[in-house]
Amino acid sequence: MAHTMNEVAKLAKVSPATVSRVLSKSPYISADTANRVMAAVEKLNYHRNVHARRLAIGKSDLFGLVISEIANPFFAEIIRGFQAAAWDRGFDVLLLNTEYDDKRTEAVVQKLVENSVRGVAIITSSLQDSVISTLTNKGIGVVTCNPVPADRLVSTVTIDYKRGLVQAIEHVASLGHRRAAVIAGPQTNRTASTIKQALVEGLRQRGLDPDPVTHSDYHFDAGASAVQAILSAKHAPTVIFCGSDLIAMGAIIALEEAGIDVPKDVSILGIDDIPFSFLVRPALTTIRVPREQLGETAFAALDKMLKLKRQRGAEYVVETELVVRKSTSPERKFALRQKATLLAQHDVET
Amino acid sequence: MAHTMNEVAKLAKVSPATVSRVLSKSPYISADTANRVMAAVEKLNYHRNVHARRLAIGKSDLFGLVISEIANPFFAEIIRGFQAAAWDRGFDVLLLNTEYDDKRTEAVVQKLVENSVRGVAIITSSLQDSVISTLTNKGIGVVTCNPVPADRLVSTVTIDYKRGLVQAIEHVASLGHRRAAVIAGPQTNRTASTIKQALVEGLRQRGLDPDPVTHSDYHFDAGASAVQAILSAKHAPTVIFCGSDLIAMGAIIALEEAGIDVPKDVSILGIDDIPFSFLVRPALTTIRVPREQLGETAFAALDKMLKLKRQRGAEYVVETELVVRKSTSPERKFALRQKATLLAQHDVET
DNA sequence: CTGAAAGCGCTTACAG
DNA sequence: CTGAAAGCGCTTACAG
Repeated sequence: MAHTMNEVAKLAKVSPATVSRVLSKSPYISADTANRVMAAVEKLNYHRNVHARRLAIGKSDLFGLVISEIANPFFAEIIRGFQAAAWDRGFDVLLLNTEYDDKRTEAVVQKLVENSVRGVAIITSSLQDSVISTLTNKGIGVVTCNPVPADRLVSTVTIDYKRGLVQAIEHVASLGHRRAAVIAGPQTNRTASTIKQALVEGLRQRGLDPDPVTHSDYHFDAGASAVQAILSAKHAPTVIFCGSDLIAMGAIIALEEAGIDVPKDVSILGIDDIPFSFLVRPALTTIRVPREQLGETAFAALDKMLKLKRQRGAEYVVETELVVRKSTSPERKFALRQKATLLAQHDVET
Repeated sequence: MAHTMNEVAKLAKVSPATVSRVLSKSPYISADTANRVMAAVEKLNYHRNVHARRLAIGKSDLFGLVISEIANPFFAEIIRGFQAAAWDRGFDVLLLNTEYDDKRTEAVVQKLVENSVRGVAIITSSLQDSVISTLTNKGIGVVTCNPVPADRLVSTVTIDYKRGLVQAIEHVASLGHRRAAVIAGPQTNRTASTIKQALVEGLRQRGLDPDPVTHSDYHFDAGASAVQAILSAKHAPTVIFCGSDLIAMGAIIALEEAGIDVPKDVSILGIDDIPFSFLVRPALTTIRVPREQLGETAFAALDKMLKLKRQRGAEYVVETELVVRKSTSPERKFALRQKATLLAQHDVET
């Protein structure tokens, strides 16, 4: 169906080798020949077959990106950053998601190898660390967000939550809060544990020993039910640190439905700064994870490592940051409301 | 670096052809041979090179999916549905996003052809209808969400907004609203225009002639600023239909900041039911677009069409539906609040 | 600056 | 049930 290089060659009256050279922008091609070839290419609307190309080249122009859930907004900007960086350098991205399914996870590794990707960024802990050596043994570069030591063909890019957490604790302490609680992410999750520890320690050092410290999964409902435990505690906290924005939103809504005023009675902090979290009301103060930058850094790490003679990996870190958001104050709202009501009445009368 | 079929053949003491047959699950292979081959495959941890495979087969096992923005949550579930359907049938997905950039859009078409995808779903209007023939001329099946006539190798899957809009209008009318306004999506957008027209007509028929009818782009800020125009109108509306959930959220927040009580003073309706829209407070009533289903349907349409002898396309429609969400009533909130306050005081005293 | 030829790693009629 | 051989559409030393 589609045209081949041979047809282009015939039309341009050159050899296929020459067509290939023109298309690959090789130097040492006379302008005249190049023009003839390009004319033929355009006339036939010819496109090279990448499969043949990749086979001949011996390696592909593909990089893999492995995430867990495609529909999780946490990953959207990571994909975007990674992909943009790859495209910029003329590479394509093979996006693979495990959906936390074992069969799929296996298939993901297979696809990475089959497609002879040059490198892969693994931004999920649903791939065991053991697959790393499976990949590097085949010469595939790996960058992972898991805390493994850098090695030949292995780099890491991790998220440093400390900075954002410290800022958050300072912020809360300076606001005069005295009683804190924590709703951490799932107990089985490495990142969630790290964050929980850092939070508990940090708060303690500031004299804000958190209580209770509960767990939940990363989802909305869990945030809501964790709030129940907190509400029934002896001393109600005035601030609740949540392990993710979704947990925080669940908590906010559960609190409001219980008649607790957020942030007047209790303040809520999230983590992630997920898309649209700025739309949440009452406003959600959160710790921003620079996801697009994470994606870009992951690609840059791969690209750089693969160009090294020894292909030695390196360790990269992206920093988090507190984002303080304030709702309009109730007083101001009330004043505005009066005015609006007057206006509305006026409307009706005219 | 990676092993080849030849090495496997040697190890298993068979010909490469036999290895290929075993791996492709061809019948007519003795169990004994198959076992020897599989043992060799496992021993070497061998994976076929897909590029060689695709070249030999003459077609790829790839389907394209073209969207505009990877970070737009509207697309996340579409991707998910499409991808799941493709994986189920053993196909891979090449995800391409235009990001509304002309150069990228051009590159997208090129990549589709280069990769000799079997078919492509175009779920964005940033690709001109003219590229459809470019693709079908190369034997690539196309399914688009644009309202083009079905043809050889061309199917459509469109979103029927009518049903959801009619339900929404009924709902609003039955609630006794008398004055409506509309903040439609961008004037240049085909879908937005269709929706606007349907809304205006539908409301008129119900005696709810909307006024004003304004435009905005699909983003949050636009929703907020559009509200200004509405607030300064002579007769304030009691219900505002928004062209998307994001517009609606912008409107809600702008209204609240202006001291207008949503939904007491004015009700807001969105469209899309984007992820997490159920978390918005005050609760957002919206029209659900079945995005995951849209993705699945798009793939199924391609798959079916390509299996037809004549490869004639068909037209598919997915239906929208009103989703009514209610905030906790202010009265109930107040009652709960009293109770919580009492509890809190009790805490402090103990 | 250009061409003839080998080779990339598979698949699949064709023959047996 | 299995093998030898041709071919998929490119690229790239090698030679000129």
